[in-house]
Amino acid sequence: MIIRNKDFCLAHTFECGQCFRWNLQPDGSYIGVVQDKVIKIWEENGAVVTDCTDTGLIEQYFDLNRDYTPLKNTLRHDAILQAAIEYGYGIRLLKQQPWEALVSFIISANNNIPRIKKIIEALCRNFGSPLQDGYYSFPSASVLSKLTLEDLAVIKSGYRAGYILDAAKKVQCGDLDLEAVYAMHPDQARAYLKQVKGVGDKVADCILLFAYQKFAVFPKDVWIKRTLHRLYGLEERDFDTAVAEKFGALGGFAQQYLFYYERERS
DNA sequence: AGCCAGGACAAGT
DNA sequence: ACTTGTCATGGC
Repeated sequence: MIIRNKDFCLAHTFECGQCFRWNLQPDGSYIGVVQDKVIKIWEENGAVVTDCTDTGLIEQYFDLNRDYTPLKNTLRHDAILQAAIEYGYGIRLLKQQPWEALVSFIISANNNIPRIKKIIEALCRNFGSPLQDGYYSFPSASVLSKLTLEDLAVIKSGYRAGYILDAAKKVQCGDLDLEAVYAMHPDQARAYLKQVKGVGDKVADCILLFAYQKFAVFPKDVWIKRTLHRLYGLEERDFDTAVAEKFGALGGFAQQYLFYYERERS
């Protein structure tokens, strides 16, 4: 499958912190797991090419039916974002699986990206289903809900293990309906997700943006807080209103460009 | 060696 | 409602 899209850069999309299961290979390609498929993807002659034959899956996952050019042009009216967009051109917001995003961003709390990736990898290797070439699916809530803290010790997630089990049990028993979140408004959805232990505002917002495509949501982590203060001169109590005024419905895209810009620049 | 990590939580003002 | 200490582990 060949994807011709001028607003699609694999490195920027995979390295901007929204996902944790894509890895750069020695030949320059990326390999990752989406649902039950191991996918290889690379750039060739100015296009993106993948060995995945499920066109619908690729289009949905990489948000290929959205034109990023107009939204970038809108955000460019902000001079700071102009630079951030120029730097992070080709970022696309992936449409990830809610359950995987929930667990992944629980693990992300007070953690660093290399270790987040290792913990998730261990989680999949130990409790997921084997796919091809030694890759594993992301373990289901059903499987994880039957584990104990001792079982989960192998992934070395520290105090987050209890949070993972809480999420799995709530999904398994039906207290947490991840499908229902699609139809919720962001504020309602955020409160709903926060019933899971280990899910606060920031983790919830990442899930809403990276799985549910709630693009107005603007997750505020330590990096973004530094950016908003350093580049925009904002104080924390003014973040929400300022972000809504400046970026509006495109807050999530703005956040991702700014996050990548701030992180790679340091 | 020591600080920090895409924070959340509980306990304390 | 705002501040502070703590949490498990390891990357840098």
